[in-house]
Amino acid sequence: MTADSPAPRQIPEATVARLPVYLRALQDTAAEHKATISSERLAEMAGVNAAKVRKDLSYFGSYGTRGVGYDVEYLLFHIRRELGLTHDWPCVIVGMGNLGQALAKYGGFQERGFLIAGLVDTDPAKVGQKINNLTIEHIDELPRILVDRKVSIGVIATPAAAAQEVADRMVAAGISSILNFAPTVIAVPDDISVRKVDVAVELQILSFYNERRSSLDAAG
Amino acid sequence: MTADSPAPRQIPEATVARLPVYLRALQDTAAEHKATISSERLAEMAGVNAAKVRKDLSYFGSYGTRGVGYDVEYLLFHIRRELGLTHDWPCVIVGMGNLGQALAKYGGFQERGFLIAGLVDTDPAKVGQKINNLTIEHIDELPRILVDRKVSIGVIATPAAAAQEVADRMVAAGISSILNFAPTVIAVPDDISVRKVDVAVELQILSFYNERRSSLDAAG
DNA sequence: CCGACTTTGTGAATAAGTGAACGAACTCGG
DNA sequence: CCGAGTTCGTTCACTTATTCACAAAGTCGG
Repeated sequence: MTADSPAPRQIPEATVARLPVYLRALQDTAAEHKATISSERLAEMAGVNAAKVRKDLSYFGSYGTRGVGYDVEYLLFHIRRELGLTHDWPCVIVGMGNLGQALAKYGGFQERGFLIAGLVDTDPAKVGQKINNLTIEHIDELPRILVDRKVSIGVIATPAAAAQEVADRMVAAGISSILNFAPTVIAVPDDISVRKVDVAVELQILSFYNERRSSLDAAG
Repeated sequence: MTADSPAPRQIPEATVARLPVYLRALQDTAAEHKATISSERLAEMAGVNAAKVRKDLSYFGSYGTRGVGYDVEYLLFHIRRELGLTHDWPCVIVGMGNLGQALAKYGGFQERGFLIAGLVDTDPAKVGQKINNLTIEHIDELPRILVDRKVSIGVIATPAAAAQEVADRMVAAGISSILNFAPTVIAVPDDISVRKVDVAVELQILSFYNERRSSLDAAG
């Protein structure tokens, strides 16, 4: 058992979701050649409360110095380590429509350690085409691609109708995480992490608050 | 004052964020010509707990029938109304790089009532180009575009460095909601709604859990 | 009309997340 | 070395969100 580990270290989900934001803020700070940063300033850059920053960081240990703040480089190192960004993560993108192509062309992934290791589609017309030095392969190759290229993150950029089947094939091939851009909820086993990005959902949430505001204005 | 309104009707944020997911599930259900749906089934489709579905829906009134479930069309109507989807929402996209272009070409917006009413960039080389019948305009035109075309939602698809300035200009021009794709946190007045979509952040969150899993496997 | 069954709506318990507040630990000028 | 000032780490009260559990309200076959 792992009963008497050094510390419990169960990190709250909300904290995990903020780490990448802190990371970005710290990178900007490092770029300005500042050696230390206060929780106050980091909070401002990340758009959150200072106490929250301190609490979030404290889950990983005491990396700050009272009266001084946090050493930027030291903190960068630890957050990168916690996020598993000390090595590259090969990804495969399934679905080479508008979105899939845009993702494949977008340089921001590689920069941040997410190496696009494969592009996949079902359409025979697309298979064989090249995007950024990568050749689009048929989805039947998925198992081989995952194993050979040590891919652990799968990106679904297909239409909604195809998403579940793609997810199933990814799971069968041994993926461990999925980023789902298809506008539908996919079901996967408990031990697979899934995150969803859905632009229409975000717009509809904005629409809700917009609508509320308008009717309040009208009533008030 | 609005002290004695019919009901409090302060909808929890978490509930609002789920409404679009229910909406999508209900649309699929309607497409299968099913007249009613149980909270159980809707929960399954939306990937949540059935009690949560019922509580979420109950904030808007009692739209279900015990022993039967929810009338699909009736519920669709009410959710659409709550989300403000009874009319179109003109949007403007600022930043015509890879992502901005992909968004402009993507048909999913229009389908869902988010009409792309303007495309904007700073680059003189891009201004004047056409994408899907829309001509890219210069960002200085933003105030005119917003007013003339009744735009209330602004989409930021610029690099991080430009995002805050674009947000400021949108706010100055009277935008009420912003969807931010730039990988940075933007500051806006309290009465402006902002949502953020950041692919790299999502990947880093997946990376965190992947890393955890690996080290647990190694240790266990 | 009745009794078995289904499914909602909601009160109450639990869990998760937030933020104010403050003691502890550090720096720095003199 | 000391006292003033800064900033972290953490406790505690509070808010928000989730889930359970069950009475109430409906259906349906006979």
